[in-house]
Amino acid sequence: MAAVFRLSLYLRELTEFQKAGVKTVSSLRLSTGLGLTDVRVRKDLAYFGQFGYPGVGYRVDELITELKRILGTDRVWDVVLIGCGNLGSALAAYKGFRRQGFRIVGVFDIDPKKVGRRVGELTIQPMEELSKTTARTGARVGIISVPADQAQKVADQLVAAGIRGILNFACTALATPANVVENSVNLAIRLEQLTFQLRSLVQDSGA
Amino acid sequence: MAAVFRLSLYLRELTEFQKAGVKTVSSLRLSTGLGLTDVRVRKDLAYFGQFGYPGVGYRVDELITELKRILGTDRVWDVVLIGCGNLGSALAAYKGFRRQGFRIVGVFDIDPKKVGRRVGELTIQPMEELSKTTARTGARVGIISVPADQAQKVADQLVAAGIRGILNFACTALATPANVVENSVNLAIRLEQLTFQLRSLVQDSGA
DNA sequence: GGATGTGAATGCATTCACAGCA
DNA sequence: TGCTGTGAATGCATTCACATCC
Repeated sequence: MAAVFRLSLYLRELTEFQKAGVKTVSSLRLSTGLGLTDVRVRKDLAYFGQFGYPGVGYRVDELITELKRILGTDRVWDVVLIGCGNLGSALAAYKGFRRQGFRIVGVFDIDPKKVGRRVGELTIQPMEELSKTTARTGARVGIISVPADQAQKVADQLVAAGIRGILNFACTALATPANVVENSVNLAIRLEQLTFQLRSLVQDSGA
Repeated sequence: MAAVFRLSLYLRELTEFQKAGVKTVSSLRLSTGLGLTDVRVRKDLAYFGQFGYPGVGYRVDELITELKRILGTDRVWDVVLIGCGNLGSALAAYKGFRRQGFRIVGVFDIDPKKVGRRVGELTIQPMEELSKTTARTGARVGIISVPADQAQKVADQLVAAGIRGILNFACTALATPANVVENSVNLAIRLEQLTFQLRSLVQDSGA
């Protein structure tokens, strides 16, 4: 559902309001900073329950709690990360994950030369230890940041190790069982979408 | 439009076919590996023109050329990158961009300690040199990988320097003029969407 | 009055069914 | 027969208009 994505946006915005000491917000106030309409905010929220108070708005603390519960971030999720190249190492160190309740509990690489090296507070493990680590930690989420030609194999290994949600940074589509959730972040494609829009905007080609 | 995103997928898949020496593909064959339907492929392509041959399919080389033209990747786009933390450095070194026709021609950071350090083949420049570099190179695309609280300021500087397309990795919404295209990649949100779906899938919370 | 929540109407994307061409 | 291209039908998301409650 499309609303779920926006729920995350609302949560961010609400956290800002909370920091600023704001106690209640109207749908209008919540929407403007995000470039949305007030109706859309209300429709999105109403879909999941009745959180607002007519004439008053939404209580910030309360709504944050509800949204976290809906999004599943009212608890800490343990995450394993496969592939410690430039991007993988950056993701392992990314503080934004921790801030939203995701804790990376294991980093892995197929390259023996990388095994044993430290990435942040963790030591790179060989792929053979994947199942052991997921079993020990109970991790259910995995991040793939390996080259495209290895991604499917890694995905299979993750699924075999009990991972049920995969965030994929490899530039390829993954085949996964129905009980596994996959979400791809394709960086080059994002730039292509940008240039598509730019073509109809920019006249001078800079040549 | 939603089809544009899939055009990029088709282009990837077609490139694979091309490597394998395949000369023509049907919409069905093009769709299966991507988990789509044949009708969707045909509708998407037909929206931009008549590229197929009834009874035959699509000529791989020809369609690749057309898609690149549509997406604007039939030429090289020069890109500047702002923010050389972990993520920024990884993006600067990311080979996938180069492969799709994006060339990073300048990397910048606000931190004086980072200025002068090398990232791949480039040297980190101070923000003051942004306009000069965009003017010299004709770059029209910028990547923002700075902390959220600095993102808007950087976006303003990019726009002032003539950048017309922004790929934003900061965890915040940007306000940009109408003649500037913005595209946000929010990593933490992607994980949140994953956990939302996982909640209705995973019963044992691993506790 | 000020705000939420929601049925009705609109618009967009996808799927279905099939005409038409090689 | 095999495959593309496309009008018609469906389904989903968004917007509009308004009933309702503090």
